[in-house]
Amino acid sequence: MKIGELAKATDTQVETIRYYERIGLLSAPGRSAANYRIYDPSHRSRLSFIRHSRQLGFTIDDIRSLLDLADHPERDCAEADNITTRHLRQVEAKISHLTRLRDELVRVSGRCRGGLSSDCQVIETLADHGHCTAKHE
Amino acid sequence: MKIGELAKATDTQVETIRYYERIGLLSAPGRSAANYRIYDPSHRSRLSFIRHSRQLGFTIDDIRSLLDLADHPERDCAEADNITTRHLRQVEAKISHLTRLRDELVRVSGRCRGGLSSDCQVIETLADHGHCTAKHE
DNA sequence: GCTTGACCCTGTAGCAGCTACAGGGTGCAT
DNA sequence: ATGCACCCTGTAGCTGCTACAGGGTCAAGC
Repeated sequence: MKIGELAKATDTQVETIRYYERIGLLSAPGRSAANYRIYDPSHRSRLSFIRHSRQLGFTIDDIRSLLDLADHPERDCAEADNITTRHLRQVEAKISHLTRLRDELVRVSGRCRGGLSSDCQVIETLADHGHCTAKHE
Repeated sequence: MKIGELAKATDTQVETIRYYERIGLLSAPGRSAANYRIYDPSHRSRLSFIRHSRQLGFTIDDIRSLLDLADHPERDCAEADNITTRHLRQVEAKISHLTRLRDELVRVSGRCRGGLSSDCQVIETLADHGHCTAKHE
């Protein structure tokens, strides 16, 4: 299949596929006489794997390791679990950070009573960190 | 004060301060005879405002608008509230996205029973989107 | 008076993960 | 023959910094 078909089949942008090839995540396929990339089903499943992993938020580097494991069936599966668990911890950390952020934003935006920006409590709060309940970084 | 002192006072990196000046977020201060940047208290409070807003996750563009409002006390405060509310919605969307991600990751990593990567359910799941409970983008 | 070290300067390149051109070639239908 | 959709390469841009390289300045200590 040509790159556009692969793109449609995997819900990926054409440019993204070429990008994955450039960084060595997806192996270079054969070429047609007109120098068009021609992909086979193995490319398709590999790209699906990559896209799925990206949707789950894995980094490109993580995906490299995961693909490597998938290519070596004799290796220990624990490695895959390590990557997943580490990633899960990071996602959880992000959630808790954003939750604190959200609480602070609710507090800040609740202060707006309309009127002139000279009296704006939102702007006031941003100017003076002392108005905050919690520390946030 | 010199840039290093301002950096310490506002818990900002020196390079970040120069970056803010370069992108026009922080106005260029005067210079000493040796061409050193010399800041006054107004720069300090402006930078505090910026840093505080960044900690709350506002984009540089949002901060530009917020600073603009702070500079024009006769303008309507509603604009500041709009920016804050919009940002709050985005944070909430991010939280719910990450929460769905987390649930899926818990499900995926729970499948690992150790053993060879050829039997790895983690890798299996990544390869086949059909294993997922929910759709995730 | 000379060196050492901490600070300051400019300018540029890098990070992640794409995305968006510009400027060109190919293939098929009308 | 011409139009259009697709393909190619190469490079620059996005966000918000961060990290150099390669140089100047200044005060303290010997």
